Amino acid sequence: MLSGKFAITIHILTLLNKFPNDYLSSEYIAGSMNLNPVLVRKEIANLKAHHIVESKEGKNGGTKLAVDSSKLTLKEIFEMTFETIGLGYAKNQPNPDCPVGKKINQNLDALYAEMNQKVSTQLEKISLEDFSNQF
Amino acid sequence: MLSGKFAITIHILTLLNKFPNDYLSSEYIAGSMNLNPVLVRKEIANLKAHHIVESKEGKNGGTKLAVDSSKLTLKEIFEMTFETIGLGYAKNQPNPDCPVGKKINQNLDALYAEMNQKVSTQLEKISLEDFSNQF
DNA sequence: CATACTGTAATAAAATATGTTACAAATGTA
DNA sequence: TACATTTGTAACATATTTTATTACAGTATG
Repeated sequence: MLSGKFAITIHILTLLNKFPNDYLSSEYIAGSMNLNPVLVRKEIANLKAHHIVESKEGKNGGTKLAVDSSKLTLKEIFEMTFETIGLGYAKNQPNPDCPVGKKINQNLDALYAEMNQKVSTQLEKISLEDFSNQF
Repeated sequence: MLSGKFAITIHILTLLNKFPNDYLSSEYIAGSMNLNPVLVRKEIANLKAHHIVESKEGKNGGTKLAVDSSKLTLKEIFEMTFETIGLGYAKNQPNPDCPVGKKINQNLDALYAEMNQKVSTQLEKISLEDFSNQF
């Protein structure tokens, strides 16, 4: 399922990478993205669970990169944000008495799996540092 | 933007390919997918606009493939359903005073364009006939 | 001990996707 | 001709998902 999670997460990480010595507050990050700070904190919670960032509570607290940005790839970010590439499914359970209906989702799954593989292969070649250097 | 359009469309086309000599009704197709016939007709309208199918109104009417299924690729279906691969954008306009905010969408666009290219290259290798033969 | 943060839950609002109803127009057939 | 069946399409309704807001307990700093 698609959403802005990947985009938000990569934006956060790019900012953190630009200020590697500071703890940035969610308020500050949200300001750069024009987004609600709570949403930023939610994505940061996810990054923390994956040990990509560390954060400090309390006054002057905030978040900071905890890994080497040249070693973190966009593929990992993609996976951490639970994203997958796909072109959807007919939402309803297709008719199991129809030979097409019975196997359609299975065949779409296989197709989407191949697509994910291709995309992953490509995202794996790009590090956070690479991405960040474009700015 | 993602939705089930691609999945619905490919299901319709697979069915039409299985019965190349019949005009299938939207009611029948919808039955195989367990979906509302109006939604099927909407996707068919799109297929008609691209001259992939032809349909006949009135009694005993329905829809029928109008192209050679060995020549129609999944890439074309992908493009006809207006789908693109992407990992989203932070929905709000990012802050233009921030060097990251100012360029983030542009850089994401470039990344997604590459991803689309990879996926298209792969989908181009698969014809409707190939897909249909899996059933 | 006041202040400025994080963390998180609960709720609300907005956007998007899906489903339904309705009906005019077309076409085959009794 | 009259009837039944089907497409085409618009208008509306519902459901689902995303995004935003509010609220507040807990934690560190000075």
